[in-house]
This record gives sequence, structure tokens and C-alpha cells, in this order.
Amino acid sequence: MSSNTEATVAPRPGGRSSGAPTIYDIARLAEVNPSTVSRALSQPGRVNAKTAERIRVAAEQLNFRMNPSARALPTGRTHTLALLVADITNPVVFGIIRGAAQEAAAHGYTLIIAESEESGEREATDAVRLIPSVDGVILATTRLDDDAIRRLASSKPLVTINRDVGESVDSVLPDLTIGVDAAVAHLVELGHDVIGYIPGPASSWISERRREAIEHAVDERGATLVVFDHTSPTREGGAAALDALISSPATAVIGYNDMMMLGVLQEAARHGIEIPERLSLIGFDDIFGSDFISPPLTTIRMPLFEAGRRAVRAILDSDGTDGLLPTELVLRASTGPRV
Amino acid sequence: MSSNTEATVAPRPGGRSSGAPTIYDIARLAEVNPSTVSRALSQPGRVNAKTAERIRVAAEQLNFRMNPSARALPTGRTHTLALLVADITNPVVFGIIRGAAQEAAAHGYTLIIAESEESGEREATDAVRLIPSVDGVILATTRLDDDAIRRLASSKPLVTINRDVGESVDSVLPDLTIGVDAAVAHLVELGHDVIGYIPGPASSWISERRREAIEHAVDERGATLVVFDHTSPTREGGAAALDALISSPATAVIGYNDMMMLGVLQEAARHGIEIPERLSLIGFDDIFGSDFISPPLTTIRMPLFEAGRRAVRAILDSDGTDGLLPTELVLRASTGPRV
DNA sequence: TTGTAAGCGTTATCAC
DNA sequence: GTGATAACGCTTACAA
Repeated sequence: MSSNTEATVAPRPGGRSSGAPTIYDIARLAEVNPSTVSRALSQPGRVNAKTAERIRVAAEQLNFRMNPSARALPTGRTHTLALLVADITNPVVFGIIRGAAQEAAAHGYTLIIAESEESGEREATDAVRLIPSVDGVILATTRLDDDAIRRLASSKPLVTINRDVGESVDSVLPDLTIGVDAAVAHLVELGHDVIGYIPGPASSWISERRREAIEHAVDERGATLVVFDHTSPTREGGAAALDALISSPATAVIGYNDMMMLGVLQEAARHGIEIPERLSLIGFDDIFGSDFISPPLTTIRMPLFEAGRRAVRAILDSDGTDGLLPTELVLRASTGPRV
Repeated sequence: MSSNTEATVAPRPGGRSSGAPTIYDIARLAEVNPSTVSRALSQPGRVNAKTAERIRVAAEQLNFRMNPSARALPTGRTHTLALLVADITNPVVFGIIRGAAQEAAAHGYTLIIAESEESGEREATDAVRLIPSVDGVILATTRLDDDAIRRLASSKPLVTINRDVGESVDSVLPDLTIGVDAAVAHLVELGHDVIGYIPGPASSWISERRREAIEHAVDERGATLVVFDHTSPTREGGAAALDALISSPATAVIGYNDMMMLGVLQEAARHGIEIPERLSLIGFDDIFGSDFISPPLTTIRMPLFEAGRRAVRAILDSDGTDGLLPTELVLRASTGPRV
């Protein structure tokens, strides 16, 4: 190995010239030590301004890109976050993804999105597989049980959205009261005094919270609540639930999410059941499609974009989960006077 | 408060107290050399079966997870792929994402999804930023120009979907003929002899291909083609185009994609313009919502899931882009007899 | 088949 | 403020 002035590097016995420029190339060009380059690049201020500028120029000239793996090895920080969602076709995750992606980018972080297609098992596998390569994990619509979540949270910073497993795990949660109160008040004003709720999967923590909020608002107004069976939060689930709805005394029904209510609406149309004349319908989430299905679906919306941002902030700044996110009633045409 | 495992660099030569088990820990436990552990883990077969088993057990016992950064550093392979999409809220990308994610997982690869929110500039930035940390890039709905794509393709394996920039870059493309011929035949049978096409963005390569295919099919059947102005592939774009449609001689219109046709349909409903009585409408993609908007949208579908899989295969196996993906006409209620 | 050792590109500790 | 150098955890010739 014929070395010139470089004493530290004794490269390639195998003869693989790597191609991409490294901080050593910059160092040579700027006539400084590689360690100085490293400092200039990652801790601006810890280096003489003129030196830093020379390094900046050299880096620019070489079109230098920092090798993320090399950076991650000694620091343990990958500058990458994982966002786990149960179903990427559910428009409810769009806002979360966008908010999270934006906030992550603002911090120089990369976001890995993994979809489990509603399988808790796959979610767990993905989480375990991804954890070594990320600095934190966001569970956006998790199907994991509390223990599994706590276990994951013990190995890397973790934040849940719409799920609370206690003090030990950070979470971004909605204040359901505002939206739910408005929704129930709206229904009661329309004359409905028996109101139904279709819960989502039994494993859904937020479904239970929604039920509680509705129950409270219904009680407060002297109306009656009917709770239907747990239902898959899909269009198929909603379609399958229609029979139960129309044979119940409820004249207005709130569903666990918009997706299932879309199914209810479609199935109702198929059977010539008029909405809202026969049944008033309200969902949660305000997803894509809720506004153009017919009739357009009245729904309770949560600021998803902000939820995504907060989740990222909670991981990177160790804050951002303060306070609950406000919910809001979006009035459309699936609700009407009791006939 | 979440527990944050701060992985600081161990300053001591002998000390490996950094928390996560390494191949050295396995080596000690299995009483072999670390290099043997490495071999056993990455190249099964290059190691004695009994030794390999001992190593497997030790790894299991320690709950070992390979450090991806450490693995990537000497090899240059990150086992990660980037999938760039223009708009994650467009249901057209779901299938691609799922197909790509599944195929990637099957090969032990992780998928990074980046959304540019329709900004070509941001797409370019993301690509440049992500390239050092991935083994390949998939451009699913790119807004980049040919040169930019070729430039990216020269630094890492790259595949485009619905975009052809020539021999130098692999691509996954549809055979538009089947679906488009069926669509045009369908319209002509219904009595339409003046057929319109609403192109997407001027920068969309596939929009032009769709136009050509339609033109060809229309010519073949002795009908006439009317091409409207370039239109944003969004609901807003479609809504804005409605005026032009109804004031043209065309009695049937094919749009660049379903998303814009959803906008046309909504705007038509708002103005009391009956579909399909007044205008027959066809889109491309068969996205979420096309089936439940009213009337449900007739559309030309491409196997998106398969497209995603092929794109990944093209990168990992250096094949998989052979042949075109078949398209298919999905008949629904937005097309009807010419009145 | 397995052990030895030289890197991969960066950061961080220590001197100077 | 800057330079030298030892890690970080893994792979891979080359030897044995």
C-alpha cells in the first residue's frame, strides 16, 4: 500500500474503490483533518468559521452526501422513524402520514411507513424488524395489546395515536367531548331520542372511548343509547350491520368510523332504505369519500395532520403530546329529522 | 415519559456494554469466532450444520437483532428500497404500495415511502436525500423530467411505473390497448361517435400514452376524438373541466384518471347535469370511491398490486419488467346509451 | 470449515 | 480550534 501523507487510512486490500466521496476526500481538498470535517458538518460552531466555509465549499464541490449507515454506527442514531398503520387504504391515515412526514422532514428525519393490513401479528413482526433501524416508532392505528406496546416502548421511544396504555407510553389523543356532544345535540334536536352506536373491533381502545363519550352525551340529554355488536371497521362490516340497525328502535346511529358507515350507506341504497329519512347516520374521521357518497356522511373529525406532527414531535422533542386534540362535527346530509 | 435508550459510544477498548447483543456476544456464547457467526447468519451453508445450529440457538437466546447500519457499512447494501409517490391520498398508489411492500418483505427488504405532494422539486430533493440510504428507488407516479430520472438512475438501481424514459431505465408499463379498446368499443356500441379525452398534467408521460391509445381505438371504429385541455388530476381539476365538456360535441368523455372524474361527477350533480344521460364518463385506475360515487364510475383498471411487485422485482432480481401489464374495463353506471 | 484481521465512513475522546 | 485515533458492529479476503 503506497501511502503518501495520509497515515491514518490504509485502504482496500481487496481493491474496491467505493465511488461516493467521503469526509476523507473533503479533508484532503480542504486541507484539514477528517475529524474536523466531521465536526464542521454535524456541529456548526465547534469549528473556525473560515475552516468551516472551506469545508462547506469542498463538500459542495465533491457533491458530498453523508453516508447514513456510517453515521448511525457510532452514534446509534439512524435519523429514521417508523410509522405503523393497520390499513393504508383507510383514508384516515393520510393526514397522519402527511403530518408525520412533514414534521420528520423538518427535523431531517426519514419516515418509514409500514402497513400491517389489519394483522396485529404482522404489526408486531414489523415493529421488531424495524426497531433496530429507527430512532423511534409511531403506532398510528395499532392492533397490538397493551403489553406488546409497552414491551416495544421499552426498547425505543414510542408514541401511540388514538391509544392510551398508561403513563409509561406517550400518546396523542383526541378530546372526543366537543365533537361527540355536538353530534348528539344535533341528533336530539332533530328529534331522535334513541341513538345507536356501532363499536369497532373489540381490541380497539378508541372505540370504547367513543362509546363512553356518546353514552355520556346521550345521558346528559335524556336520550337512550343502544349499543350494537362489535363490527369490523370496513365497508363489509358496515354492510353486514345494516339489518341489526333497521330492526332496532334507534332512529339515529353513530358508527365507529366512516369506513364502516360507507358500507352501511351502500347497503342501505342497495335495499332501497332511505337515508336519512329512515335512519340518521354519523361516522368518525371524515375520510375521503365521506363527502361524495350519497348522501354525504355527517361525521366527527379529528385533526389527523396535527396528530401526525405531534407524534413525531413527541419522539424528537420529548414533548408535543400535551393536551388533547379537538374534534369537530362536520354536518352533511346523512342526518335528518326523525320521521 | 418514554424510556430512551441512549446509545453512547463506548470509549473503552474492551468494553461492549452498549446494550443490544452483537455477533461477538453470540460468538462467545457459541464458542466460535465472530466471523463464523457472521457467515452462519448471512450465508447459510458456508458453515458446518452443527456449528450453525449452535449459533442459531445462541442468537435466539440472546434475542439478537442484526444491526442494519453495521451491516450496510462494509457491504454498501442497506436492504432498503425507496418508493416515491406524488400523492398519497390518491387511492391509485395503495395497490402499488401493497404490492411493493409485500415483495420487498419477501426479500427481507424494508420499504421507505416518500410523498412529494405533487411537487417535482420535492420529489427530486427526497430522491437525492434518500438515495444514500437505499439500494434502489421506485418512481411510482413521478413528476420528474426524463433527464432528472436518468441522472438518478445512474447512481442507484431505479424503476419507474407508468413512465418510460428509454432503454436506460427499467419501467413497469401497462398494455393500454386491451382496456382502452374495450372502453371505446363499449361507448361506440352505446351510440357515441364523438368521444372526448381529458389529458392530465402536461408533464405526465402516461397521459399522452392514454391519449394515443384512445385515439387509435377511436379511429379504428370510425368515431371522432375531441381532446380537451390539460387538467389537474384532482377533483378540483375535474370539476373545473365540466363546463368545457358539456359545451363540446362529445357525448362521452374519458378522463386521465378516476380522481378527476370524481370531480366531474360531483360538479355535474351540483349542476343537475344527469350522468350518464347527458354525458357518459369513463376514468382510469378504479380507485377507492369510484365504486360508490353516484353514479358509480366506469373505469379502466390496471393491476396496481402487480405493478408494485414487479417494480421491486425489477430492482432486486434485475428482471420482472418483462411484458406489459394488462388493463381491463370495469363497467359501471356512468356510461349509457347516447340520448 | 473456521479463525485472523483489515477495513466500511463516521463520531467522539483525547491531546496539543 | 484542530489533529490523531479508537471505537461502532459487521463482512470478507486470506490463512490455517
